[in-house]
Amino acid sequence: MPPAPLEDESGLLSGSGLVAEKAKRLAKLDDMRAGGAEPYPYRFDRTHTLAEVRAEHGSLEAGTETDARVAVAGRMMLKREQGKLIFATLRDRSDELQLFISKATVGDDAFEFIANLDLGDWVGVGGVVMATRKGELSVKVETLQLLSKAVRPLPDKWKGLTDTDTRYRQRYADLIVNEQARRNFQVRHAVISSFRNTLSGHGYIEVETPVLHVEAGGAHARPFITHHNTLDMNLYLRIALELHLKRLIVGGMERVFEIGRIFRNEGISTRHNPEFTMMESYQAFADVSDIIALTEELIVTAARDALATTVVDIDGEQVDLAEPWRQARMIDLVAVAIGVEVHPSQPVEQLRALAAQHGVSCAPRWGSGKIIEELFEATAEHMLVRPTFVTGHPVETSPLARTDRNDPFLTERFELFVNRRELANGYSELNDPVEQRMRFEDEQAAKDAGDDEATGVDEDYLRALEYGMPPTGGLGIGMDRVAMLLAGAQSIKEIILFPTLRPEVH
RNA sequence: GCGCCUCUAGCUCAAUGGUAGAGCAGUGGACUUUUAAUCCAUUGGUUCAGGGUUCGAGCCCCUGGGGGCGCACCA
Repeated sequence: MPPAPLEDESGLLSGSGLVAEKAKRLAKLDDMRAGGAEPYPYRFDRTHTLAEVRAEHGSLEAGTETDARVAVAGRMMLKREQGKLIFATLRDRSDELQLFISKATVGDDAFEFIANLDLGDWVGVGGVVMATRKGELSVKVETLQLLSKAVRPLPDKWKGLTDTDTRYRQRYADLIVNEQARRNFQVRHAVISSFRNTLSGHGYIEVETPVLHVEAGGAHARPFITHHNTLDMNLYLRIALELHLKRLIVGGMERVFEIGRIFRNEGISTRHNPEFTMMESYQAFADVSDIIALTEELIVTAARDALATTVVDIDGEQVDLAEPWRQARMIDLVAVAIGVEVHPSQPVEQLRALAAQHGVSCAPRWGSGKIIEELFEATAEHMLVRPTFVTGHPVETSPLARTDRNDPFLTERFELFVNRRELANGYSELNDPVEQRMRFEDEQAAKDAGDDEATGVDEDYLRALEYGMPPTGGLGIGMDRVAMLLAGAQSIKEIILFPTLRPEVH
């Protein structure tokens, strides 16, 4: 029995446009149910992914048919009707494969049903593997079952979505039609997986620490504030993982890492999303030099794992990440950039004058170290395209880092820059509770003076340090930015599945 | 927050201030080897919203909204 003609009570079914299109597809569902079929079955047993079919039969000669019976499932992306034959393109996560549907094989009713399917419908198929006369590997369909209906039409089958707003808001649609988006998130997964493997191989264990903090410390950023009802107190969403992980080093866990979401109440740009993913690791008995080596290993290994190459395109330049990465002190980079030696031991007036010469405006409370860092950002940072470890940050801007063993004004710290972007930050950890208290008090003073990104004194963290933290090297890596680098993404929104957007207006 | 750009059919895009169009998708038809199938026919519009100028506004002006880019912010 051919399906009964669709009724058109509202007049919608004769029209076009989204409303009519949805009405037509919903009517097909009603029609199926009226015929006793379930358009949303509970499960489907497949024997092969599409990639597995291709792997087993990819070399099949044109015009041959096997007796290999397979069950595959996926979304129907394209349909080419040719009289008593239909060719359809099926896609699952692994691959795409052609379906070959012959009226003579499936029978008149099933053929009519298949011809009535819409692009975007999920189907489960049973059939045999064959290759068409043109040599296209296909499944010759014997049975076909609708697994779920696409009531809403897919975007343009060839051009996909181009409007970035729609792509980010409707990431589900973006993933259906844009190969590049699917690839970006595979790269992201491979990077995170690779990091876990590398760290595990070095004896690190993965931990989870609180997202809700009483004190938002470990970085210099404005936090999000939330409220706990039962405790009747404000809490902060974490801006870093650092202070809890180092408590675990005090506890003797020796090597820990966490990959977690952190939240900073700052601007949104192609490089910033309010919530993003940070990997932080801490290793007892290590110092900054060990951590620099680890950073390089993590990222180079991730490139191999995600891309099967260490060569990446950075701003149009082919860069082999496997080549050793440059190291340079911040003060030396500034000196080269402005032609004048700088050091945080210099009087603040002198540095203030230099800053003015280079268009850097200084807040009154800034000391020499902070001004040098601002000078670095204004004059040197933009030149760091190839991977560069910038080292020796001033003590003033590094309240959790250990003082350089050879220079009391600098710290044993580095930031990794690639393509002008900061990707990682690490240091020999400050483990002297007395000195840490003084650094915190400096921060508190800045906070009291109106710096809303400064943190206060974390007494519990100081108590932990008083129990004794071994010498420790720590690292933080922005996972989104590593994923951007390896995926070649120009915006952080391209590697965050659901980036922060204003609510949609209707 | 500031500046520049942008918003037209479900999707991708056109349209000197003068009747809003095309391709894809959809609908009807032909076709047993297609590959973004092809061919014939055809439906589909609050031009982001609201004002204004004009005989006449998708287009010009103002206000508002979404988005993009840049700046600022982001140790």
